Amino acid sequence: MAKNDHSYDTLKLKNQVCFPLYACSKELVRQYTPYLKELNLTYTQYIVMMVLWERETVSSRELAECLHLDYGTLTPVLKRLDQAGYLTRERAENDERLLTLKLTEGGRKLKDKAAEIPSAIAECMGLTMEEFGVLYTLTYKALKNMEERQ
Amino acid sequence: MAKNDHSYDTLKLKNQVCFPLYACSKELVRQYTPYLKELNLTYTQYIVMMVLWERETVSSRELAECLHLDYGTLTPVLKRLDQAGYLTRERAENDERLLTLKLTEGGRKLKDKAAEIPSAIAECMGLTMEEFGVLYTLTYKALKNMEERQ
DNA sequence: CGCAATTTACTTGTGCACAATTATATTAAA
DNA sequence: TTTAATATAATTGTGCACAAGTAAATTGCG
Repeated sequence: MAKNDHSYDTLKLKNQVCFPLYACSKELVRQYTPYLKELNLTYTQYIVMMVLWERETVSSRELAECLHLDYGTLTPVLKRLDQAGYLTRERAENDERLLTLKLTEGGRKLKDKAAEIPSAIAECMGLTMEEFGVLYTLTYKALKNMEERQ
Repeated sequence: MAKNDHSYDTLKLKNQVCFPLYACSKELVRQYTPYLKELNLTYTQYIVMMVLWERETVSSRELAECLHLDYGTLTPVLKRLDQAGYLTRERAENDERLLTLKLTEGGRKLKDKAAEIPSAIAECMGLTMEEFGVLYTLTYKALKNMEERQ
């Protein structure tokens, strides 16, 4: 055997933190699905709407940055949300490159319907308040560390 | 306003644990990409190979279960790994429905090349050993709780 | 036994997700 | 001011990811 046993142990699925993180993230999106279906949204569309519910207006570039999504993903998502009547896409007057997104009345109405979702999802996960806090802190810490490597 | 301020606060991106989990998972897969490119694997293909490196043989059904993937995802992934020569797909003799996957010599060779990946990724995340442990425990706990709701 | 229910896997369709490329507008530098 | 560099966004191509529907083998019940 070329390597010692220890170096292979790290390749076992049960010794990897990456896998439960990946699986948990997918499972979470799956739990959202039935709730979001009532709003005719996917999870990705939902997080875009969350930004707009909070800010009313946002540039495409800022959105891409805060959601960690590139334009290859964002462009078609924004097109669908525009077609659904939840937001508008306009070019900035002073700079034709910039795309400005604005919440519409239709999009604003969704916010009421969505208000009960976070607590429902939290219940699905079944963690204590303290555990949620720890999970939040650690995922953001790892995210920040990985960002800095780009 | 139909709802009180508090119920809307939960809809803010920065108050959601789901979002950093989702973003962290994607960022992790992105960090894997350059390492896995040298092995000609995607992340999903990599976790399939991890199971085979550990077990040599596994049924398609068991694989789907332990990776939390359905056949719609798994079938094409397994086809590509078969074409790449990393595994074989055979029907079980006693039950023609069952698909048995077996690691090939070519697939086994990849294991050596992959041995250094876990520590490289761990370094990217920049967490302490203790933090890794906590993250592992919490994500598996949430995963288990969500599974039980199906 | 004969047939309904179940299990396993595949197929189809939709929507991310991202790398790589392209297009256009703006800014900066020579 | 012309041109090179940069910034913003769209496009293209590949590969997940999953719901819904289909197909075939097996099991179990009458």
